[in-house]
Amino acid sequence: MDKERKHPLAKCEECPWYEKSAYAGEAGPEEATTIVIGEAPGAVESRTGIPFTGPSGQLLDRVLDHHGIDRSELRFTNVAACHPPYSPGKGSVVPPAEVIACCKPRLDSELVGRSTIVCLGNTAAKTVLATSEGILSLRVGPPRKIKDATVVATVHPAACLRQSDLFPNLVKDIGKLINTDLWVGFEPPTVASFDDAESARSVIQELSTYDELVVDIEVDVAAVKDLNTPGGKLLCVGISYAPNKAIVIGEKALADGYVTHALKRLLDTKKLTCHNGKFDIAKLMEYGLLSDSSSFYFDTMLASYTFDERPGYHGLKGLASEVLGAPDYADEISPFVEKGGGYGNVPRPILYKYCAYDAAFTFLLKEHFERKYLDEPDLRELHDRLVMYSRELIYVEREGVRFDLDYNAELYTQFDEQLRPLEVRMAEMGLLNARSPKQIKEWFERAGLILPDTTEDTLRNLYERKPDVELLGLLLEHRKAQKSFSTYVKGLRKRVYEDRVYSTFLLHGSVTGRTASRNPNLQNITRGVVLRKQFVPDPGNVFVQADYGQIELRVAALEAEDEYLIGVFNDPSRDIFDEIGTNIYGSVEAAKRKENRVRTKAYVYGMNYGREAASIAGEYKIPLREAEKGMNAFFQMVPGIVAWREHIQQELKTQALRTRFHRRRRFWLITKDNRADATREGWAFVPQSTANDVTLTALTRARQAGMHVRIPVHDSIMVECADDPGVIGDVRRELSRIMVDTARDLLGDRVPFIADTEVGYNWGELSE
DNA sequence: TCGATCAGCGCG
DNA sequence: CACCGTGCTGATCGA
Repeated sequence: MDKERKHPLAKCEECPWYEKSAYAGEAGPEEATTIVIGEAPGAVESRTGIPFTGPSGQLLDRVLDHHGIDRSELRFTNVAACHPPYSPGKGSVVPPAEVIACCKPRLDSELVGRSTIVCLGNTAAKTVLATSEGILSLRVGPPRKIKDATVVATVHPAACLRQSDLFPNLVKDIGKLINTDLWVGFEPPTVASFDDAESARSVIQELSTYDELVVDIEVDVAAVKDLNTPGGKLLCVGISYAPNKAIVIGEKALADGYVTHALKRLLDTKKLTCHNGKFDIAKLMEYGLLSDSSSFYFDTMLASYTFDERPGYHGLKGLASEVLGAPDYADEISPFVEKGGGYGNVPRPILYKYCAYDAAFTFLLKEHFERKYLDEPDLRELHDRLVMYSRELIYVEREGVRFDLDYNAELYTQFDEQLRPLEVRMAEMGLLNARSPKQIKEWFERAGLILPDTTEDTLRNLYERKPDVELLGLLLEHRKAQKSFSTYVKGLRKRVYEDRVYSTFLLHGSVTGRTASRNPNLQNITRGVVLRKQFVPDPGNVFVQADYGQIELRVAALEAEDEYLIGVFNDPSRDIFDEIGTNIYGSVEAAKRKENRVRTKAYVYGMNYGREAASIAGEYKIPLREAEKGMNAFFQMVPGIVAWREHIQQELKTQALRTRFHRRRRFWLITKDNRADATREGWAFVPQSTANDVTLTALTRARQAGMHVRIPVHDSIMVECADDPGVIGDVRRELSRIMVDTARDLLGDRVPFIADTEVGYNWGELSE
C-alpha cells in the first residue's frame, strides 16, 4: 500500500489506524463560522467518505431542523478523520490517544477562524476543551470559551440512539446555538453576611416586611454518618428575599439566643421556598428555628422534576447554570471540602457567599418555574402535591426506625460461620474467590464448560443437569448468604446512628414517580423473618403494617375500564386467580388447581409490564405453546385491558403518557431497538405511578392523623404505636380506613380498594 | 489509590 | 433471546 497521507496536515503514516481505515474528513463550506465535531466516522461515513451521513447525522439533522438551523451553513468533521479498523467483539471503538494526536494538526487547522465550535460527545469535548471532565457536566450551562471561539458541548447523537433519555440534552444544547440569552453572562447577586448578633437581629427585623422567603442552610455533617442522620453543626442560614438579593446569618450570630428566637419567629410566619426543602426544613426544625413543616410551600428541585421526569437533572448547581447562566460558584469552596466531609473547614466568608448564592439562585429559579407554571397549571398542581408529600416525609425521615444491634451482631457471627467453611471448601476446589464472576467463569472453562454468565438462574439450571458438580451447590448457597451478609448485615450496620437508621426517601428518584429510598434503601430488605427482624419498634411499642391488595391491578382495571376485572373486584365472593385459572385450564382437581393458580398469577401480574409467553414458559418449564394458549385465554377475558394496551402503545409514539395526577412519561426517541422496551415501560407506567400517588397521599393523611410512619414500601405503610390492645385496634382500623378512603377519594368507587393490616414486635414477624 | 463501570441480586 | 421500576456491594479496570 502506498504510504500516502490521507490529509496533508495529519501524521497519517504514524497513525495506528492508517493501514485499514477509511477516510471521511470534512464536509460543508470551508468558510463556515460554525463547525460541528464528532468522534470518528461510522460505517456509513466510511462508504460515503463524508462525515455525519449515517444514522447519527440524520438524527442531528432532525435536531438542527427543529431549531431552524441550516445544515448547509455548517462545517462538519471528527476528532479522528478515519473509520476505526474492524476489531472483533468490540461494538464501537473510541480513538486511542495516539490516533487523536496524529489527527490533531488536521483538527486544529479546521478550528482556525471559527467563531462557534459544537462538540458532540466525550471525545470531541475533551479534545477541544483539553479537559478530563465528562460530557454530562461539560454540557451544562452557558457555552464555554476557548480563545475567540464559543464552544457548545453536548452528547453525541449516537449515544442518544443507544440511550434515548439523553436525547433531550442534545436538543436543548443545540438550541443554545440560536438561543443566545445564556451567552451574555450573568449578573452576580448582591449578598451580605451578618455574623454578629446585633446586626443579625436588625436584618431579621427588616425581613419581616416580606411575605415569602427563600431559605438555604449549610451544615457541617463531617461528624455524623450521613447527610440525613441527625446532628451536625449549623454553619449559616441564607435567605433570599428579592431577585438577586440574599443575606446570610453566620455561625456566631446563630449562637445568640435572641437571634435564633427572632429568626424562628420570622421563618414561622413566612411562606418558605427551598431547593430540596426536605433537607433544609427538617434541619431548621431540628435546630429549633422552625416549628413545623407547614410553611414550606415551594420546592425548586421538585418543580424541576415536574417539568423533566428524568432523575439526575435537578441539582441546584446544574439548574443555576443551565437556567440562569450562573458560573460554577462551588469552585471557591471545593478546595476546603474533603471528600465525604462537611463544610466545617471552609473559611466562613467564602462559605457565607456560597450559601447566599444558593439562596439567591433558588429565588430566581422559583420565579422561573412560577412563570412556566402559568402555561402548565397541571404541573403546578403536581408540584403542590409533591411538596405536600415532602412536608410529611420530613417527619418519617427524622424519626427513622430503631435497629436491633444485638441481633445484628448475632447475625454477623451466624453468616460468618456459614460463609467461611464454604469459601475454604471452594478454594480447595480451585475457586479462590467465589464473589468473582470472572473466576467462576474461568473455573468452569477449565472444566470444559462455557457459561454465558454466572447468574443464579444459569447456575441453577446447570446444577439440575449436572447434580454431581459439587461446586454449583456450594456457589448457590454462598451467593445467597453473601448477599445477606454484605448488604443486609454488614451494610445496614454501617448506616446505624445510635440505635436507629435514617433513610432518605426521594420523590424525584424515578421516572414513574415512585419513591426511591437510600442510605440505607429500606425498600429492598429481604422478605422473611431473618433480616427484617433487625428493624424493631421502641420498647413498649409495636409495628402495624397495612398493605394495599393488588393495587396496581385494580388501578389498571380502572384505567382500562375493563368490565371483567371491575366485576371481579366488586364481588368479594369471587377469586380472580381461581376464576381465570378455571377459564384457562378448565376445572381440574385441587392439587392441579394450585399449580395452575401460580401460573395464572404470572399471566395476570405480568400483564402490567408486558411479560411475554416465552418468559413464562421458561420460568415454569412448560412448552411455549401452552404458555401462549394460557396467555391468549387470559387476554380474551379482559378485552378492556387489551384495548387500553393498544391505546398506550399508539399514544407513547407521539405524545407524553399522563396520569390523573399529571405525572408524565415521555419517550424521547423511539428506535427499532428500543421500541419494545418503550412499549413495556409505557404499560407499566400508569398503574405504577398512579398506585404510588395513592399510597403517598394515604401516607400524608396517616401522618397528619398523628401516626408515626416508619417504613413506606410502594404499596404498604408501616407505622409504630403503643403496645396496647385498644391502641393497636384503633390504629389498625384507622390506617386501613385512611388507605381505603384515600383510594376512593382519588380514584372513585368503580373499583373498591382493600388494605390488610398486620401487627408485630419486629418487621420480620408481623401477623394477623 | 481512586473513580467509573459491570455483574449480580434484593424489593414491589 | 428479552419484565417494569429502583439501590447496594464487590470485582475489575484504567488513569
